[in-house]
Amino acid sequence: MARPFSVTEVEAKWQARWLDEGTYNVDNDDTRERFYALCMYPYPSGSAHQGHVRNYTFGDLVVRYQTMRGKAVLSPFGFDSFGLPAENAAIKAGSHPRIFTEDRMQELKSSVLKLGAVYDWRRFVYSHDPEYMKWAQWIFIKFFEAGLAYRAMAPVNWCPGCATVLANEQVLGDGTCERSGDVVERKNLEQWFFRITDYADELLRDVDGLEWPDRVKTMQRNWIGRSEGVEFNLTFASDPSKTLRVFTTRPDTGFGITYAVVAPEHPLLGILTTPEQKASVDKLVAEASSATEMERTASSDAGAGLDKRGAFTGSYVINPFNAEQVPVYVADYVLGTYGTGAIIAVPGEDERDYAFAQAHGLTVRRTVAAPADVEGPYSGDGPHINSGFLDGLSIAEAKVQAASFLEEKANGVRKVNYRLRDWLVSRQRFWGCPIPIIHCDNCGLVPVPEDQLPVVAPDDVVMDKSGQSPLATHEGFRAVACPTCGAPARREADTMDTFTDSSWYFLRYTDPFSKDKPFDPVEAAKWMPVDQYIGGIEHAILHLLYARFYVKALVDLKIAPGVEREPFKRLFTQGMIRLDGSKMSKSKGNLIAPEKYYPTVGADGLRVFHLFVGPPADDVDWTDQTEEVIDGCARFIDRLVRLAQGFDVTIHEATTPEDLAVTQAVHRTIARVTSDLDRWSYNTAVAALMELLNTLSRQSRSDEGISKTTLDDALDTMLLLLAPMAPHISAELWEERRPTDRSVHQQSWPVADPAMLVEETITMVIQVNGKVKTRLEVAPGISEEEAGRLALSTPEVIEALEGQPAQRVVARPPRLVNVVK
RNA sequence: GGGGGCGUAGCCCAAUGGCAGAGGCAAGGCGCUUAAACCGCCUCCAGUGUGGGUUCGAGUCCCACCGCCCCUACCA
Repeated sequence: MARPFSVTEVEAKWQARWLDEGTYNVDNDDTRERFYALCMYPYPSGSAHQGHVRNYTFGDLVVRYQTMRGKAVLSPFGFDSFGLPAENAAIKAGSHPRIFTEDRMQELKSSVLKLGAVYDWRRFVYSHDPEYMKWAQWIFIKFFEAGLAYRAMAPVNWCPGCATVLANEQVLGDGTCERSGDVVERKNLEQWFFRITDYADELLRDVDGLEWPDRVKTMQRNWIGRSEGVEFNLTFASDPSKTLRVFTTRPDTGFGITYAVVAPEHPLLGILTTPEQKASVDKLVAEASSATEMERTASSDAGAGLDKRGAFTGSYVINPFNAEQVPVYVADYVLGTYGTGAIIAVPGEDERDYAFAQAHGLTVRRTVAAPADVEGPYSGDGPHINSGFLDGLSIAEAKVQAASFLEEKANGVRKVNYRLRDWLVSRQRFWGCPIPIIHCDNCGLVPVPEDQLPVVAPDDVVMDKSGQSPLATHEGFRAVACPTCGAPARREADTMDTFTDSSWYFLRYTDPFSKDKPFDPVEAAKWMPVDQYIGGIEHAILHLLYARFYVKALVDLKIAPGVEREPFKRLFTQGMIRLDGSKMSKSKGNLIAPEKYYPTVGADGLRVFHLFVGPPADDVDWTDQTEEVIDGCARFIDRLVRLAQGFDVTIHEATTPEDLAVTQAVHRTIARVTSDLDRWSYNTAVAALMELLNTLSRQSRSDEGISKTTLDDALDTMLLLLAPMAPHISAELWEERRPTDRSVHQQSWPVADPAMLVEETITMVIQVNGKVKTRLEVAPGISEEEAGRLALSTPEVIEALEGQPAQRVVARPPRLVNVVK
């Protein structure tokens, strides 16, 4: 489309100026009120896609808007530059992941610059920068020394394609790897963990105080999964000296226990299993341990509907409530990693137990009276039955009694369990931050001394397809003298989960200049917490949870004393871009590259589109009409340009009532746009500016015209309001109009004059029974009585009342009166 | 199975319990033009997924259902 100005020239000019002048650099001794705006740490995936554009458009708007509001705004940028895609690509291409990664960092950085997004580039941080790695490793060592990092054998998810261990959350619902799509297997390996469960309670509690979308808060709570219950012993029927420890949240259903179940990996399984049952138990265990997530979930939808596979162990335990002997089963629906790895089964009240009981012909006994129409398990409330001393009690009452009973009789203890597990942080990969630990036969696990940090992976590695991490087999890297005793020792070959890098980068941004510490806690405390964090919903659980944990741990370890314990005060999650119903993403190959728009509609046009297309939190459907909408946004800019350049404008001398109306519209727009930007209603903010431009343009082109002052003031205000949205053209037009003045971006945000917001008369709607009958022009300050009186005196109301007195008059002056007949 | 979101004009979306239309796209007409594009002006188009409820008043709040989307999933 033909544009009335050179888009590429204007945009390049201003981008260069912001970069060269460091317009958005902010110093730590700045005395203005502080504001920390941050978009989530991006993985360098190459040139930006529309999701990035959307993200950085919102982020940049916040930065520029808050700057105009007089704040010292911290706007940093960096890259989450470690990670599997680079490593896989390097293996494929036979090159080094660094080369691949840095190319893509350049690309994404240049895309972001072309969008006109502004940052303090002096604070640039990237994960594979040795300076950053040094402190990442230093923090790891502090965690290790504090007992927050530990090693343990763990049944882990093994992806054969990636030849690495995956975190649970990297395994998709269908049991495949989120990266490679391979079917994930289970293996027992020694791994590094962070003790995030120490913070489970605080992580859960603090969710309440966050200004985050409710659904993200709910997701965090569900992920942590707190449940209160009782842990107690079941005595072996064959040997009263042996017990099986179980956990339940429903001790009140104890009289309904008809069997018990242990997980396939339960340590007592061996002694529980009788010789006659050994074959079938072994078979079940073998199936369960080789079972992939895929096989476990493939048979049906999920949850209680799954096949309840299991085997009788041959042993019995005694139900402490009624002294009955009940059989012990092994089944893979009981998890070894949760609770005690063993449960009581109450098929009358639990869906999963019920399904298992049905499948294995076990007794079902209700302990809570269920409504007549309930046939299967009933988990609702009701009086207890068949339950001895609990009969007649509600669930809540019975829980208390039963827990006390178990405390007395069965070594019971009230306990809180969490679904949250410790964070498995080791990865058998090359392209990550090496774990700074040395394995010494004499001294055990020895941290790498601080003066030898960072541990950097050697460059002379062979990136081949063997699946082995190049670090594991690199003798030059692994062979090292023990820092404590000097004996030959081995360096740890695992690297850290990249979620560790994104768990403290925002702290480094506050003070990336420190050479002798990860960041200055005083500077960090001044900037933190992040005032506005912006990112995708896909990070709603893990990244946010891990970062919250890191900050709490760093504060407790006195590395970040004085820093707020919650890092992200306000979170905004943007909607995703979808094409033909599915998410627009590189992996799906359905990208619409932003690059094609820069020479035509420009970054400004594309930004206005992303702001205008719909509520920022909603998904965007990229349809056949989208191109036309984008053109429409560029057209809006063009109309403004032509008006600013005086095209087709008629100027008159005196100030007329029409001029006043225009000025009032300008001030109403200031109020609207300001409140819209504050509440993330960017689509309506753009609409308000379009509306103002329509008003202004119509008046300027009309025969009577507009006064120069009115037009100038209106245009100046428009440019100020538009500056955070379309920063290039706003700056350019501002400069054309006020060449000696400071840039529009260094101006103060306009404030609406209250006098200009007052309307002389207001249209008051007169309703009868909620139906509009007529409208009156009234003074804004009209009283309730006066409004009601006026309404009752209108011919329309008199006619509608048909001579009857009004039953009621609801007056809401000055907007509305409703007469109830 | 659990949790959350969304259904308003041909389409994208506004309306913060008070006149259903702010803005845009598309369509049609007129003007400008040798002509077209651009540009300008004008017009057309819904009673808010369905059924109840609360209220003087419901697109908005509550309940149920229908449709679509997202997250989560054997956590005892």
